[in-house]
Amino acid sequence: MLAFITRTFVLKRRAPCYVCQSGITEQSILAKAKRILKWQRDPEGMRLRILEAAKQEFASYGLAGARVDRIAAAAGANKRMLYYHVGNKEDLYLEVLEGAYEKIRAEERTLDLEHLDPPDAIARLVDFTWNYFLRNPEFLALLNTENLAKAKHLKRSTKVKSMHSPFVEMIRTVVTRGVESGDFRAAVDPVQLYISIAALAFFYLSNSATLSVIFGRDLLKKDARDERLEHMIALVLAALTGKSTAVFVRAKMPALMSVEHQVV
Amino acid sequence: MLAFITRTFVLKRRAPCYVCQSGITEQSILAKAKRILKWQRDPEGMRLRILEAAKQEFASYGLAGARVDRIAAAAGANKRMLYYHVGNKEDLYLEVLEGAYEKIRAEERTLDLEHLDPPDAIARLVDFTWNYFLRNPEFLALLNTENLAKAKHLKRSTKVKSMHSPFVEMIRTVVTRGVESGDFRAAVDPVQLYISIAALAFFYLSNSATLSVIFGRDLLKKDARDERLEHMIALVLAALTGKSTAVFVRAKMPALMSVEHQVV
DNA sequence: AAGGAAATTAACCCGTTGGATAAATACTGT
DNA sequence: ACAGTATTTATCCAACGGGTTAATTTCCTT
Repeated sequence: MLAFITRTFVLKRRAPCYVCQSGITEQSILAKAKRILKWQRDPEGMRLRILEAAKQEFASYGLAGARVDRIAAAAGANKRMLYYHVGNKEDLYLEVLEGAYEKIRAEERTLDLEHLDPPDAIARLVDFTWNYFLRNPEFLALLNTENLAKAKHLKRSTKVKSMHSPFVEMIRTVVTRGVESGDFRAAVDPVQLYISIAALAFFYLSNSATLSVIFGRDLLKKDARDERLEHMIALVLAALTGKSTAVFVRAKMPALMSVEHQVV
Repeated sequence: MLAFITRTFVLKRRAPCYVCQSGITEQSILAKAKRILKWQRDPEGMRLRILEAAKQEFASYGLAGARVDRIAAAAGANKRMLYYHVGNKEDLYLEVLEGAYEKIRAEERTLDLEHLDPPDAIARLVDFTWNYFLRNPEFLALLNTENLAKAKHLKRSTKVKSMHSPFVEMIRTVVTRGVESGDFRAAVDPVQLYISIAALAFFYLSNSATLSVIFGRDLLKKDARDERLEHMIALVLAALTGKSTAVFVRAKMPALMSVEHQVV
């Protein structure tokens, strides 16, 4: 059945056929097929499929490398639909980027670190950040793409600028609580601290391809990932509390409790 | 004089003129002009100019966004020369990438951390890494580009794979010395440690554009850069030695001695 | 049931871009 | 001085890729 649809599809197009090249998913074929037999409208769904497809495409190839035709094909849509529903390539890209920021900040808000012991709160933040990056590799790629463009699009965005300060404040309160309770040796700039936490996870994952080649070991296999998480938590907590933990004391330790599956 | 040469040049070309668009430097114009009056061969020089121009181009726009014409123009060369001297776009890119790795590993070799106190050695390594990234922003961009391609090109490269293990060993000896001398509390995996050090610097600089927008402060101004270097050194040393330093004790401290101008 | 608006499709347009060709010019050894 | 080779130039082109135009189909309202 699927084969039949695909064939009908492909044959229907002129050469050279963009669809054949890539970007087509079983999902999108079925979605499109359903709408072809007796096609029905679905503006919201279409819009969502386009944005999702665009996210994958931009994350895989960057802004310049992304192909509008592939996005359309992967969304089970016609190229014209992109322009109808969203706008040109850059508008589409910006919308994807804004969505990505919204998503991570939204999940962070559910962490509520306020009710945890300061060291636990920090450990949880590191753990969350790590697993979020691991679960959403496109996010990393999108940020890199935007930085290559020197944040040109982000600067234009009105949505994005306001949504980050609450998060910084959340960290700031954790730090001051930690200092007051004596858990932390001294106050750190929360922005500086968050950048460091993000850095430790981001760089490792975003650059895992080249690092794996250079150092001759697979940095993404299960063991390596677990080890990295331990290392990061130990590094940050040791610096904050002055007490030695985990990796800095012994070579291995059992896996930490992870929020990987707790946060949706 | 320069104006005259430029004009002559531009007029000589057909429309649309690639040269006008961008990528042309005073240097390249003069280099080319000299060779035009009575042009002379300079294969090595040409090759170098092409590679340098390509590095800037790939760093600015990524692999897909880079334009062969702009590279040629910036090198004061004809587009045909790229193919004659190097090969196609991807070959050119790989050569640039290999050159970038060679350069940083070569500078790292001059650090000779062996003769320093372990904590000083680590501080110096952080300081060097930070300033190298600061001085060579193209390096960061190239790595990001290569990671977007999942290290496809690097894997093909024979040169690059061998050149990194000496560096890891250098770090390993520093760590073991530190543990033996009692300066460090426990042994750390040198690869893990290096990735963390690189991460702290790399992420901050590579993502400075988006981070500056998000947090509403210019992360690249002098004060911010100094503060970041202090923070990184303090973070790493505190974790290794267990003693509090710098940022974790007081809000500000005078700038550390920097190797910025020592290493060529 | 019918008219109009919203959504979707097919087909085309045209500047760009990586790459190719062949001719011209400078250098090298003999 | 001359033949042969290395380097450089001018010109061209086929494929690509973002974007557009116009026609077609479904849905909503009355």
